[in-house]
Amino acid sequence: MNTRSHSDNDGCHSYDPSKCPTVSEMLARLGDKWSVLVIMMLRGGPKRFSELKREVVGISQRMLTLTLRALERDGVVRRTVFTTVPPSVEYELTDLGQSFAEPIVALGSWVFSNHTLIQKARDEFDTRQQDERANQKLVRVG
Amino acid sequence: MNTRSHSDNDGCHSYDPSKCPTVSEMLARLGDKWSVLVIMMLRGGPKRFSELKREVVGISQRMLTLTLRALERDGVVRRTVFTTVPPSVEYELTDLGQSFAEPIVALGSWVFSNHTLIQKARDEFDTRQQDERANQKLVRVG
DNA sequence: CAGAATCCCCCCGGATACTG
DNA sequence: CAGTATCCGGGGGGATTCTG
Repeated sequence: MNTRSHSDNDGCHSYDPSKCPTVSEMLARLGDKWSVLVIMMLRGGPKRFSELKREVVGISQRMLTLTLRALERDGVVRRTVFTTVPPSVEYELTDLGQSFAEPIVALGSWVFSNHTLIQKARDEFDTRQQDERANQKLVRVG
Repeated sequence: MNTRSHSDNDGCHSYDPSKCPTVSEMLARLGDKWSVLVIMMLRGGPKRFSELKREVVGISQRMLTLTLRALERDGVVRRTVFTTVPPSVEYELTDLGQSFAEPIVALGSWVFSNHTLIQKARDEFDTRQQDERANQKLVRVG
């Protein structure tokens, strides 16, 4: 049962993520904010821990460690330890990771090339919201 | 300053998400687990709140509401209220949402078609981990 | 340098109850 | 039906300290 990683009766014959807890969970895991950013940074080739920490702005060393471990566990990142002094560790995308990087990059590219539209939509939504609240108050007072 | 939604000096000329907090944040927001699943479900056309709640298995009505609001704010989902009795509300992808659905589907499809490999990698990683821990204990005892 | 471990706070998100 | 409002526990994740 453990060998059959994906049960036949979990409603996942057709591609329906909502009925497929396995895929949903993996999507949530791999689609994680830090994971995406780390994958991005590793596209250019192997990088050391400290490099990643420097380049993935805002990540704590704790989260970087946890993220890399999870990615390693998922088989998309390979961890190589060099027993030098001081020690150094390299992280790189596996073949699986390389192929995974493609949709990730596609997603990132989309957001990048549409962030202006998104921001505009947000601004409009927020001001619209403001107006509605203002009207509400007028009604209550009136 | 508010009109210039994306500052020129935040290091985002080239596509480097790690130096681009705006894109990072949007990626984290839109790449959210529930958002991805909801987007998936809306690809087929407009759906009502209760339909979505039924189909996106495991989501609470609270999270569905919050997710839909956020997606609406980001401009990828349009909300239409029908003042019938009982009232009904329809959600559908905007043009922006339609184009966003493409990379999302690509991501989902990748995970779907690779979930077996991922699961295998996880199993191997876990058993490897187990072995290491076992050795550690032997060393301590020995 | 590359982590592991610990503490601790915040907020995500579920459960429940109430409205139009 | 499609929400909002409130309460609340668990865990995500930061800051700090300690090792090999």
